Amino acid sequence: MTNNKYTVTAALPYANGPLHLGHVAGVYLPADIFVRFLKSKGHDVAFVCGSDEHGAAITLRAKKEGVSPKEIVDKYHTVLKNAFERFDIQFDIFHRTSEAIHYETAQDFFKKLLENDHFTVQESEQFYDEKFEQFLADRYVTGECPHCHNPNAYGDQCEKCGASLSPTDLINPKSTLSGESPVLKSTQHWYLPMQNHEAWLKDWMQKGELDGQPHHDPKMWRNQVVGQCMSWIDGGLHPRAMTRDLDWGVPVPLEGADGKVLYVWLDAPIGYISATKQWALDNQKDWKEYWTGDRKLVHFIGKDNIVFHTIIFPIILKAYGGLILPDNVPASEFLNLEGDKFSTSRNWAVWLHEYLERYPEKVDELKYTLTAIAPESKDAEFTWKEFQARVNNELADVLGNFINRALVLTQKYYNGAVPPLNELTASDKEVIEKIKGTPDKVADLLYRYKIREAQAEVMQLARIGNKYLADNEPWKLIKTDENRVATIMHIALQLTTNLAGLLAPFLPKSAQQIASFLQIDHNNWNRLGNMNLLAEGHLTSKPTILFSKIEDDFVEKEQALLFANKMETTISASQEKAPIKDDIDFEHFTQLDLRLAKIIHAEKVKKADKLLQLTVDTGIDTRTIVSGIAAHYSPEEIVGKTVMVLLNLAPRKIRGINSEGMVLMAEDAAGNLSFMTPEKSFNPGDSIR
RNA sequence: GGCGCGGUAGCUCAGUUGGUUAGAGCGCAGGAUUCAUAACCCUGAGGUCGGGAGUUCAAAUCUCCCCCGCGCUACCA
Repeated sequence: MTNNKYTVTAALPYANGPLHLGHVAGVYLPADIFVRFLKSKGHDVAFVCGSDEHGAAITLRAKKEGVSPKEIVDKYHTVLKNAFERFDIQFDIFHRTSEAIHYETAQDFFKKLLENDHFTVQESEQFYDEKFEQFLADRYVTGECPHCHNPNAYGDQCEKCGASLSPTDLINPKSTLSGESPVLKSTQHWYLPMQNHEAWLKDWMQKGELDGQPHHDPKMWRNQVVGQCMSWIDGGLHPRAMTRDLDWGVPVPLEGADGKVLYVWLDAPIGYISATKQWALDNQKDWKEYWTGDRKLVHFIGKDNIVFHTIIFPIILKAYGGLILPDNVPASEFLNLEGDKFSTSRNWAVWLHEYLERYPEKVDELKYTLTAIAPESKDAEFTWKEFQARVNNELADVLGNFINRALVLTQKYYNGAVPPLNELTASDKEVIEKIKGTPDKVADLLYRYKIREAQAEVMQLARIGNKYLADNEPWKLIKTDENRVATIMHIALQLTTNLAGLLAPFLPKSAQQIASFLQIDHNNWNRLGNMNLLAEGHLTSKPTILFSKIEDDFVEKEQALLFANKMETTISASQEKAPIKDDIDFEHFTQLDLRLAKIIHAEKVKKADKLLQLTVDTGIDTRTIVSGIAAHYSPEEIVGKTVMVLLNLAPRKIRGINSEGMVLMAEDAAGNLSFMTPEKSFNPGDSIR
């Protein structure tokens, strides 16, 4: 392998909440393993991360909790930093985007891009709060969702139906600052015309060429990464606003741009660079060394961040000029939990900091399991049962047991001193070949970001060790052939030593423990594969148990905890009902023509997932109603039902079909729908009042 | 509906320049063993490679159609 230099980044976690196991398995742990490996191999590498501390979600939360945004980010920055430390994720620096050095860096990018003519300025109409005299970020506008009629939808997204919105889509919009209706007012923002960059992005992505020069091997990139990017590029890129009207963030460094900040694209990823700058200052290095020249830039991220790191940030880096572009972006898929997606709002999660509070001594157990099931190429699933199985069957039985028996036998036969290597048998040579071959094999997998497979390959060596002892049975030979036993134990100990080095990137604490049993320094990959890591006569110490077994009640306790959290959240969510609407008089009510109608025909609307086209008998006529219930009812099961309809709703074309009226549904907190059906067998056309 | 990614043993997953009886770990069954955390070691059972059609001497692998999961997107009075 060549001695490449690396700058490795892990996605900046948003300082608005803690981390769960999905984030860890997909991003931080693989990044940490990769970097520990690179360092042990002798590569020059910087590993940077930090908190992403800006954005409207934070200011909004601050407002809700009656504290300053700074207090929110201080709190979560500490939670995140502590969790990483206790989980033994070794960033060279865990920085934060609220630092002055980041402001300077991000503003420098803005100015440079402006100078180099990479922006266009566009005027647009945005909501403005007249009382507070400021433009409102999307999140600062709430109103009724035009789709699901959730009365508390945000201006960028309805959290109930998941629709992405624009503030102007909202029915009856309100400013969250004053509570009053905002007005539309013209504002200007700086846009990055991404469409100008399509040509070089395509070459870069597909051929791995930049400015006509080979840049990286596109075959090394994961399918989903290239696939998603090409899908975006082929769909045509558009200008993206790089600034926002908000008072929490990096100010746009221009006169007359008061109240405007750099948007996340020009803020968060530049945090990688400002973090590098701070680290360089702290360690008497030159930050430019890490962002220019012959060096590989690698971004570890989750799949939700792909286009961000493969299109937008590279455009910014290239537009700035002279900076390196990512050599690879090993984006992970998602991790599920016990049969369901991780969900912050439903509190369906295992939070890293909470796990560490409960089991501070089980760090490597979690690392091992998360790596073993890492969602590298498809979504994966974490269950406590699997955790138990991995720890018990693999860490304890295979790895821990092998280390223990090798060292215990050495204690028994040689008081811990490494015996000499005598004449070799075929079996010995075979094992020695495996020991020699494994480090390169593992290294090759790691260079290709196949971290899960690399860890499995390391475990394979422990299995080989177990087999070697079982096949050669030194406990029998000790009575007849002491020379032979010496050789066997010598080899078993060299294997153990190699194992410590191979494990170091994956299970640093355990590797350190094994090294301390062996009384050696284990952290140099380039020495691995050799049979001379331990000198004859070197004294090893008595081992302790490396991994204790996980009992069934541990699993039951954790599962129960999950379900209890979920239950609690569901209850508190169901208590958060929409407020009662303003009074209306009886006159208004009577204007609604509510009746029973019988569904006599139903079919799916083509090219629409959620729509059913219903033919109903209203008692007066037969009419067509299009209803968004396809996700809840199949056409077959609803024919014949008598349901509640609103007949005099103005007709409207939906997907080209004229819909005359509306079927009324009850909806629960989880969004499940139910027809309103009479409890007695009444007839179509019967009135509702 | 469109685009992207995925669908291989009960479970978690390997497996593309198309080529001998499709692999690993766990789980399961049987055996052997006792140095070791009742661990380890050996053997075995178990697969329509999502379904169908096609190209080919040969398809998990290439083409087309369909089904399912995930993400983005459209539709949602």
